[in-house]
Amino acid sequence: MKTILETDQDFICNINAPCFQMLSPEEVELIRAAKTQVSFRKGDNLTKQGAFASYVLFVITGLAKQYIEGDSSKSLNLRIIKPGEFVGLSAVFTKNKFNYSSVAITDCQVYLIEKVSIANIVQQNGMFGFNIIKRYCEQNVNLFDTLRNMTYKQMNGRIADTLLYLDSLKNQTPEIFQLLSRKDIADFAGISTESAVKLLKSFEKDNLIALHEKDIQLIDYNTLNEISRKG
Amino acid sequence: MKTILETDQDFICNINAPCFQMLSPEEVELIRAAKTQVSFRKGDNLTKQGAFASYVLFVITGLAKQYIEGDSSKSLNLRIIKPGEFVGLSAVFTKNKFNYSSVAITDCQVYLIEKVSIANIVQQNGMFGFNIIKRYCEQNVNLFDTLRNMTYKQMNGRIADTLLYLDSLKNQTPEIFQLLSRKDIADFAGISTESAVKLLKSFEKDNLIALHEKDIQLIDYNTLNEISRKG
DNA sequence: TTTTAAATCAATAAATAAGTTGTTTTATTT
DNA sequence: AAATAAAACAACTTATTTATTGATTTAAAA
Repeated sequence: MKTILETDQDFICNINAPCFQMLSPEEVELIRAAKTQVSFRKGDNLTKQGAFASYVLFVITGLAKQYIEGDSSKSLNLRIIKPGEFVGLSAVFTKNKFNYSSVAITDCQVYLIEKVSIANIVQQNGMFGFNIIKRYCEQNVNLFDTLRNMTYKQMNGRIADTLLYLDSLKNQTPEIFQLLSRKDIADFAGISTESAVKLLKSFEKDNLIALHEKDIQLIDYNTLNEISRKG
Repeated sequence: MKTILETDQDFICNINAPCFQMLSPEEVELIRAAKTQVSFRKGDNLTKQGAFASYVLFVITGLAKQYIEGDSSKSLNLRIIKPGEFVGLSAVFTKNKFNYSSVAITDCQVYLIEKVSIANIVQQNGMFGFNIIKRYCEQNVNLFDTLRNMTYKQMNGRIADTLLYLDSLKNQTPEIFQLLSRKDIADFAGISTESAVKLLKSFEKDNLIALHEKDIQLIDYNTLNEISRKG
């Protein structure tokens, strides 16, 4: 039986993510010592809203869904987490609790990295910090969009927005719609499942989209964008 | 609107668990400051095998299932976690990772308590420490039983053992069997789902148990105990 | 080697969950 | 107060998961 030793090179290649490429060998070593790899099965929670957060998650493979939990069984989906993305960045710098839940929608390989290490490296490596901040901002922009959606738009605009968002993931993840239920889509739009079903049918009748089993193909991007903008 | 302030008394009563009753007011305050309450929905993971553990969980209400994950989708169920029980105690004293997963089988209210606080209190309050150790030992005994089961017993003995264990929870949780699938039961016994189904039917024919929908009633405890002992 | 134990495979039945549709109720806006 | 938007409800269909059974293969023990 061959013993497998993970070299720095392996580690970097393994995670071939731009943000890790800019680390010095010592910094890579630091991360490597502070990280552990965990297999999440489809359906497992990566983070739980309200739980203490002592680490940041970095998704290597697989997809997850980030959401905030309300009363009883209500959820609002925020985004799809893709390989190469971090989860729980805010835990590093501010709160020591996760402020959202996330769940694997396919099996996932994930690095958990202790937050002190991330914080240390950010302090000594400007480019790494820059990258982290950039990601953090992107997530924030998305969050504001969602907030605007929820506050000002009504059903049609929200579902159009959701469809455009999910469709934008199709390059990287063509099967994205197969992984989501109507309830998931409704929870992205912040509307009831029944309303989501009805709107999808109505969009189909208006030739804005085409429904094939679970897959959804966008046809009339212009109109969808307009509906999304107008609300 | 009335502001609700949680007093020490509320906190203690709320968790009416023997082990917290022996704390001094200062210690209660320490725990209270270091804890957060989280609602887990049925199906949510309380702990994930391999993830960093910075806190201990204390189940207030609801039930969960503790299990170890193997390759692909194989699991071995270890125990049912009941209200008043801790999860992740080993994280406090030794490893800084959870060595098992657990998942809510009903909605759960859980306190997460930062492990440094638990460690501090154990050091200054002997009775509390004693209690924690006792719980830890109980879990360990259970673990050895499971190991013995897996190593020496065969199907009949294992499923008899599983049935006796689950039946012992019926006082506190009469609906326990309704909450478990055949796969769950099989995963407690460490056998295939199909074998579990066949054995249950065969036990029923031999008048050892009675199957009503999902519920299982033990009839012949003597024989079941014997089967469990003999293996 | 033979026997036994138990997993795996395959096919089907039963139960549960997801999706769909029309109607009614409840907010919200005008 | 009337009109509109969207949730909630109810009834139903379809899909998926879970449970069951018998047959076959694999592994372990005698």
